[in-house]
Amino acid sequence: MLEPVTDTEKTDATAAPARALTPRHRARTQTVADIIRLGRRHLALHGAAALSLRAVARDLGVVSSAVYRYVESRDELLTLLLIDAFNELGDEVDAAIGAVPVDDHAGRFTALGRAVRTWALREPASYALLFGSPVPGYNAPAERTTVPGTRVIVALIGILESAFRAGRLAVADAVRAEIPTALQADLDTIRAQFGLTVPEELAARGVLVWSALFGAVSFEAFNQYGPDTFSVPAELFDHHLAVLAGVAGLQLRASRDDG
Amino acid sequence: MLEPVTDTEKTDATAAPARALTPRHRARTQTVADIIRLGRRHLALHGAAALSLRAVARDLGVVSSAVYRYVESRDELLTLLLIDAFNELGDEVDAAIGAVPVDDHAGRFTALGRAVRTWALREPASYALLFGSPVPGYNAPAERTTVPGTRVIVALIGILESAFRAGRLAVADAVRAEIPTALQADLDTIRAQFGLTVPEELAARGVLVWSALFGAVSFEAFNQYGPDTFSVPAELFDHHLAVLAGVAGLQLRASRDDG
DNA sequence: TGTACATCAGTGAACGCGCGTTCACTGATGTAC
DNA sequence: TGTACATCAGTGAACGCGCGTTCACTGATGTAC
Repeated sequence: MLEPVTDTEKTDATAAPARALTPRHRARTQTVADIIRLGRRHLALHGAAALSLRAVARDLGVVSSAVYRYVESRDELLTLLLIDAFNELGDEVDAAIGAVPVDDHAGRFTALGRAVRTWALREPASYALLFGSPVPGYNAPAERTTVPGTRVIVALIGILESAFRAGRLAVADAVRAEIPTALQADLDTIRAQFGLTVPEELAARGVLVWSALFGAVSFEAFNQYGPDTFSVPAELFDHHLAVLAGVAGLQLRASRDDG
Repeated sequence: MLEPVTDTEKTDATAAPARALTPRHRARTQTVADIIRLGRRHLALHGAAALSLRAVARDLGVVSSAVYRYVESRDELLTLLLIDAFNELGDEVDAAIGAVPVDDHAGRFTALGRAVRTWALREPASYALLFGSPVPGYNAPAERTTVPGTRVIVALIGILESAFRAGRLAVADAVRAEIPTALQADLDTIRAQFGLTVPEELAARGVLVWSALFGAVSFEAFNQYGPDTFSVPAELFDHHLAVLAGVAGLQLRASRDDG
């Protein structure tokens, strides 16, 4: 499925042949993995706009045209890197959430946020590819990137929805904001799409918390704070997460046990 | 001050000679302005990483080497564009704030947020240069970009501080979060630096609101929401702003008039 | 188990392209006397 | 007001570089009989 697609090939993930894999096939799989790995390294060193098939070929120890056996074009390589990065982030977020009890919704939210930040700071170039400036002239193919690209928000929605169903998600009336009609309709569409029972106000706040989380991570990953402003950025981030949990409507578990 | 700097030149903004400007001097000023304008156009069409002196020279109708009369290098051009964009954003934010009465702190906050969003959506490439992925291999010279680069946060701090002094900035005790020691020290440094009287908790929330605001704008400017998810994105954004005003501790003016 | 053919990985040369930057130069503009 | 010299804008050629992509090819691996 990672080869240049021809008419006679199946393109879905189930296309792997039933018979045992040949050495050649295994070598191909390995080479594709190497290309992605080297591509990510190149990304980290020179940025997405400078990502070059020739450079990857050099690192791979192969003539530049050979890479076309594995990757249709430069854009195809970008797509592979995009999907790979989305999935790595998604895996780490899922693992972090999974390590916290299901009923500790605030804890799961914190785990999600920290996992995003940790990954972003470890892989700033990949993070920039996913959440930074769009790469000029490149359009991600939605049919391949949408599922991996929505894993974090889907996980966040899952946490909030299950907190709501457990009666542990609520907004103080005093701070409730108006929701105009068009937004209301959009939120209803989303709620139907995901089978959500959270009311619109909470859904809207979920979107805010989502974008605010990535705003905080982006500011740190993209060096928007000066170099010396925050000596322990993790403390700032954790504070933000705590406030954002409240914004989302999550009731903290450790400090109070009513509810 | 925009020429390649030589040993004998002054480099500060006050270096303009007292005598009347010669036609040649006026032409030079005009050409520098044209270079910045064309550079921004190139930025919008092809992105920062692809910004090219040769392309600017072509648009200017001049041979590529001629541009070196005005700009020391490609990085210097990037710096000029960065400063120009920061100042345009800063001007528009200041104008938007200035159109709202000084004592309407929440209104000023909303005006600031909307101005940032409006500018970002109108100038997505410049926005990406300022707040998106770092340009690989380029380091902005802090001594020239810090002042224009901090205008928005300085404006935001001004609004929050004056709201606090007017007794209209407060956080409900129920949602107060802990502030660990290192963060506390950092916030105290900032407070001293800007002569702020707002307590640490509110200062920390100011930072959160700042990054959340840009997170919301970035999600929209960088197309993180799907193309059809929100039919009237401005409604979503305004809702976010309203919630964020509450997060910052601002009391709304329209709905309630208690002190 | 052996042979004939098909598939595939990788080579090396070539295409046309754009880039940043330097350099010696010409001719116009500005300045000092 | 006029002349001599200095400054400056812009030219055109050249440097060495990297890029994506195509193409005909060689030799190794896999498959059908």
